[in-house]
Amino acid sequence: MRLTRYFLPVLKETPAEAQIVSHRYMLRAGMIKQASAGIYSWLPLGFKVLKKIEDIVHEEQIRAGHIPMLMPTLQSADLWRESGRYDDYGQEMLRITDRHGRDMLYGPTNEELITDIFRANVTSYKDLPLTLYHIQWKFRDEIRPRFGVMRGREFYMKDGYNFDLTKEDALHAYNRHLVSYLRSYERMGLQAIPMRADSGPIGGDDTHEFLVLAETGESEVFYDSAVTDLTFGDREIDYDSVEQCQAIMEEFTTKYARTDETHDEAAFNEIPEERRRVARGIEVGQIFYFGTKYSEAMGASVQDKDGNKVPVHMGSHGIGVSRLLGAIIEASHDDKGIIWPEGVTPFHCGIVNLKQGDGDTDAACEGLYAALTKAGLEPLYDDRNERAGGKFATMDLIGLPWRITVGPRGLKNGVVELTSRKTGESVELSAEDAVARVVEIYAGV
RNA sequence: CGGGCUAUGGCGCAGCUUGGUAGCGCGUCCGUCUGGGGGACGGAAGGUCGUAGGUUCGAAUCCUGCUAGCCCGACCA
Repeated sequence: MRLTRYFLPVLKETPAEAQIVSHRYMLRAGMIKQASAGIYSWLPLGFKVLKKIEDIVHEEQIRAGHIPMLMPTLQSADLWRESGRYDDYGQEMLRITDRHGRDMLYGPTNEELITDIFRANVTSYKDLPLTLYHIQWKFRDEIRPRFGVMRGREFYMKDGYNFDLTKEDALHAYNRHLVSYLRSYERMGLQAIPMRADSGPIGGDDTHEFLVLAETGESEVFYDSAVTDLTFGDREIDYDSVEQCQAIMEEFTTKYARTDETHDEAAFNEIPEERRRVARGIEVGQIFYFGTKYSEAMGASVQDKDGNKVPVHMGSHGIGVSRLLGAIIEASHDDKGIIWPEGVTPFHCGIVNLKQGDGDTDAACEGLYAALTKAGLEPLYDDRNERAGGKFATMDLIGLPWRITVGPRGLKNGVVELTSRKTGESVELSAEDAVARVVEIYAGV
């Protein structure tokens, strides 16, 4: 993309409404614009990152054997009366009346809808196990939205639901989700620690929240510092293997890591003192096993081998897709702007032309642009007639991980400059080598 | 929902106390000079001062209602 043809309304000054760094940078980098309290338009740059995150979530869910679908944002209140949650949810649920006077609601979650689909179409144990998920906009009418997309009222979320014949099968589904979530976050450049949590209004027995450590986190967290040494890496995983998923779940959840809701001071104090950590975290996902709570209330059952009608065991699992943008920025930025991890960056590489209109530099930039594009990468070429300072400041703000700087001075010696946004380190090399280097970097992402 | 605050051009702000017909910086547009970290000079466009009403010869400014937004708390992914 050429910057002169793109829509990137960056701001030099910080809008007054933004308090935390991710919100400030998202506004300044032209990623979002507030439409009303807690509701945002996603401008092209923000939309691009949102889609990258969504793509990773989809890929990892499909890899784990889960099936994508899409349910509506507006739901009938009747289903929620059936589950008993229409009254439980309170003011946080946005209630709407249609022209016929029917009670509707903008869904804050989808347990009722998915259970309705399930019970209408699944009747036999042979159809199990089944895990369906979707990524859709949700709405929770927060009393006080704040922190930009981190705590908006409208938010984009992956939510999935597993249906299993037995508790054992359902726990395997739970473990699959834990593993697939670990992989997803790691691809986004995040360390999200699974912590034993409280099940809240969804209810249930087992639940883990995934938290990204950040000073601006909403939750106080207590953990054994050994958990931050764990990484999933590129290990092979067979999602059909109950033992393997179980082993990974245990590996990542045995060491002490809890939010303040479930914190146990005595257990915490058993950790060697030098490994005890108290910090803050941003919740970016949660998985639940809740047994037959919804299936019993809503009649979601199947016939087992003996012809008996039994309620299915269920779980649900969510990833806050839109919230993740905020979390990633909170975890990865400096005083100049965002630093995107390579897995979610809106463009792979920036190209800065230091002397727009100069025949040689223009030609060199065009060459780089064409070569990177041909290699399957998406460069952002700053071809504006701006001075160097302005171009650098924009690139730093929007946080592309790599920048190729092209100027007459370097070209005289046959080199361009490749700079890491994260470390600030630059190397001079030929244009061909710069392209090769960037291609190599992204080959592993 | 309790407490506090704000609303003036795309963004950040001043002007309000003491009413007299709106200003600054950034950004935008045009031109010239520039050209490796938000450059300089010259010109220009852009505002029913959130909204409704009141006081007054006259309201951005004083008074009242309403709306929207922000902060702290409680709540929440």
